[in-house]
Amino acid sequence: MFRGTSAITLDSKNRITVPTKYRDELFADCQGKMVCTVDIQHACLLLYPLPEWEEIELKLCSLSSMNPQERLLQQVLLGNASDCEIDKSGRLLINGPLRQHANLEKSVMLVGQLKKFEIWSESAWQAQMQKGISQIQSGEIELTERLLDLSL
Amino acid sequence: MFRGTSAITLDSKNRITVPTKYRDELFADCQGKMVCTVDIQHACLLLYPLPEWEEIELKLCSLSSMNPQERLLQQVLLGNASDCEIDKSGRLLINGPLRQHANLEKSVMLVGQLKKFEIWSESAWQAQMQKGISQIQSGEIELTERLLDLSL
DNA sequence: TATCATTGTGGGGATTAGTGGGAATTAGTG
DNA sequence: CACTAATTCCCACTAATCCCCACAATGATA
Repeated sequence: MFRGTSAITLDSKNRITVPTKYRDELFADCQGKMVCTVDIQHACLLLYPLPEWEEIELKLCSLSSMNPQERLLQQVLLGNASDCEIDKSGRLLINGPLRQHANLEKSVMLVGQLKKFEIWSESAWQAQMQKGISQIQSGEIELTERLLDLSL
Repeated sequence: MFRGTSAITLDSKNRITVPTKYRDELFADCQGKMVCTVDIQHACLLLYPLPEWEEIELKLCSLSSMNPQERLLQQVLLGNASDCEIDKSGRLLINGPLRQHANLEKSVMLVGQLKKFEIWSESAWQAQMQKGISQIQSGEIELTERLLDLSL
């Protein structure tokens, strides 16, 4: 399970360094084989260990290609999915279309979200956190049963 | 179970010393492995022994990432969650984003709250206590059934 | 009041992690 | 098959982290 945010840089060769604290787990999960695709709600990317991604692929596969909305989802997610393997110095390459989708510049945030990571530009991530905290504090969040069950 | 407030300092290397009275229990619970994240209602931090945190993570995991509000909560809580291990001299490191969220300066309060700790800047903690006591005394607190059941 | 033990604080120095970029290798293109 | 571009490997530099020891403050003991 991945958690926490790491500030990292996208270097001139469009690589990011995976923080060492995750490397052992990633190697055990998937020998460093990962899949990166776009997020459909935000300008960020999603990075999955290959086995996790394959489960998602199965679900996508079962959607109907006759239903325009479901087909669109397949196109966006699968079409952007890119195999990324962690290289021998613990870095992985982010290709052009993905970088563009998330507006990645030099400063990037790698955010652990349990079974996957999110990759944000630093500024977009800051904005997202601001928004999150203020929405929660102002009570704009509708408390579903699931949320009420959370005791922190 | 943790209780009581300790005044401690955040040193120049952004470490806080865990008071010795908690160390044995913490070592028994989690070998000093802890997780620190932001509180979503106040400018303070929450510090959990790893096993406690993992229970919360399980609940967060079951939220839907397609529901924007639930996802936002995941992002805020998980994204800020940082593994902190108590080092050999009984200290733990508080990273930048967390320090910022709680406005931590040199004087810090570590507040035992049963299964977790809260970490406050000294001034914010004083203010919170003031506010708490006066609200309760002036009867601004709505007495829910659960509260009425409390006999002190 | 002197002595000792314990706890919290500060900081030097070794170690490790992250970054940048040269050079070798591979893949794509005509 | 050669040329160019992209990717990967590798090494060097810098910055952050961790380990360790020393000192100061406190409180207990004689």
